[in-house]
Amino acid sequence: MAKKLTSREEDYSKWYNELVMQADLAQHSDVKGCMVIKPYGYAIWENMRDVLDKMFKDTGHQNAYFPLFIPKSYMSKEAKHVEGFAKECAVVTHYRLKNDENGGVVVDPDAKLEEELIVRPTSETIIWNTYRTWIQSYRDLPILINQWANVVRWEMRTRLFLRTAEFLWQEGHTAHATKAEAIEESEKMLHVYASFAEQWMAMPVVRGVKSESERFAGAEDTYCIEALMQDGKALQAGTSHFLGQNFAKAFDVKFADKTGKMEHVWASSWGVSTRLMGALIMTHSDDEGLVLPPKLAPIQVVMVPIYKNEEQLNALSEKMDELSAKLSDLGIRVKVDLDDTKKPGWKFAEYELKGVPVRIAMGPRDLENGSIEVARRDTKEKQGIPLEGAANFVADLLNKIQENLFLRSAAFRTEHTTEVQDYAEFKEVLEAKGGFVSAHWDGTAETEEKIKQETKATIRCIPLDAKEEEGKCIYTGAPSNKRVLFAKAY
RNA sequence: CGGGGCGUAGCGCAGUCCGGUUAGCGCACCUGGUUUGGGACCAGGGGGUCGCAGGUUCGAAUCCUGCCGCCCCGACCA
Repeated sequence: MAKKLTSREEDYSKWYNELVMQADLAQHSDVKGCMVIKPYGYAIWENMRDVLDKMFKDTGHQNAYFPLFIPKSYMSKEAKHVEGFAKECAVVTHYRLKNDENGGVVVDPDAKLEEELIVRPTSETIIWNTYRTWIQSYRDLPILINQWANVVRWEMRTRLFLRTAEFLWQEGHTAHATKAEAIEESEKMLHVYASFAEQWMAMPVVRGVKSESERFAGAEDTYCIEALMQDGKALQAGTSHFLGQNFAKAFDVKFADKTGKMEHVWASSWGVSTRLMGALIMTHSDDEGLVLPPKLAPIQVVMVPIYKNEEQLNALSEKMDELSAKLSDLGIRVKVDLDDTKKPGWKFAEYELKGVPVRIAMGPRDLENGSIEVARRDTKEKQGIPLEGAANFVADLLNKIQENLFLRSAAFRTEHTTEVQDYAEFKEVLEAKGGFVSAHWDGTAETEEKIKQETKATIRCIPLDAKEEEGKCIYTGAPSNKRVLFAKAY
């Protein structure tokens, strides 16, 4: 019986949900809005995490860990911050249960907390409250810290990986002596995210800055990377914030500069989450299942034997182990699937569903000819090649697949990025084609809001590389000097 | 919070309108055998508080009342 996915064309949203569950990446948990990340999904996340962690360390950051719980009062110290997060905070009010007469448990009313604790939706407040005790002098700066953690945002509507009530992420929190340095840091990390997305996830992104209304609660500027999904909707894949002195002022974090003058510290924060999993899935996958870029695939090459009897299996197994060892020596993650309870056809379909980039099949014919069959997941092409030299061929093929996935999604994005001159055209493109729509905007939140109300499209970002260009706002006709990117977004 | 849908075996579902033997099907699972170049086949087998609580009835998965939970679409958001 074939597991058949709903096609993307038929129902993109359904396709995504089925894919996540059938490829064994995650499932809904018993708790509303929360997911269980299954081993195969978690393995992909671990790969992402490891690469990012190294990139952070290579740029001078260290890991640390701060509490899950934040005293309620901290949340209100930065006005915009509380406004942004208050509506989605989980609150801990008690610290103990007790048995009730029916054999169950109830919250012990005597165990009420003096001050409620917020389950962190992000850690700026608790971290800045801590930084106060770390920083006295310019000599204590900069502080370049990253934390891997889970956070909770009580979203009304959730989707596996894209928006869950609890999610895994990393959050960098840095403290600097000067404004320029803090800005430089937030821009630097944006570029770290962008190169991760492009070089590892094979996902092209637009680097930009958010408009005021899309800005992080408490930031002076929010930089972001925006990716385009196959259904023409944009996905914010990572953000990096220049926080100015907002949190330093809210938590009274000052340092003595070289002249002995006390000054508030400048800050940045930046994060990516398990949402990147959603981005990865939606960027490359097809109606047959997941398509993973080789650099992040838990299994890069799978080998499937085809045999009629035990002698054949033994002979194949020997050859496959040899090839497997050669591939491992080249640093390739390879699996030899000798499971006798599943037929080759089943395995082919299964590994396609799971997005394994390269499949090698080897049967009696190959034993005779000294050959193997190599199939690539991205194009579904199959070819026979000599066993001799196969390891290098496969290593090379993995690179080609990685490159092809990037080029393919880059071409899709180019195809789905449209410059428009007026509002009629804007609406038409949005409706008929979707994708990024590049248009002039008068720079006001009112216009942005009206366009959002009328079309559901928001300003994804003002691209960092937007060229100076005289134009008129598509909505109000007011002068504008650069184009911004609009899209319907996740 | 508005609209829709669903809750029956590990998963996916039928049965509910119109109450009536022992609650059924597909996949998965177990045993044996034949198979293996694109999701094999045959035979046998195990597995159920029908979401929860009340009620009506000789009898409830099915009717009534209340509750709970989840999913999808929208508003909100990374």
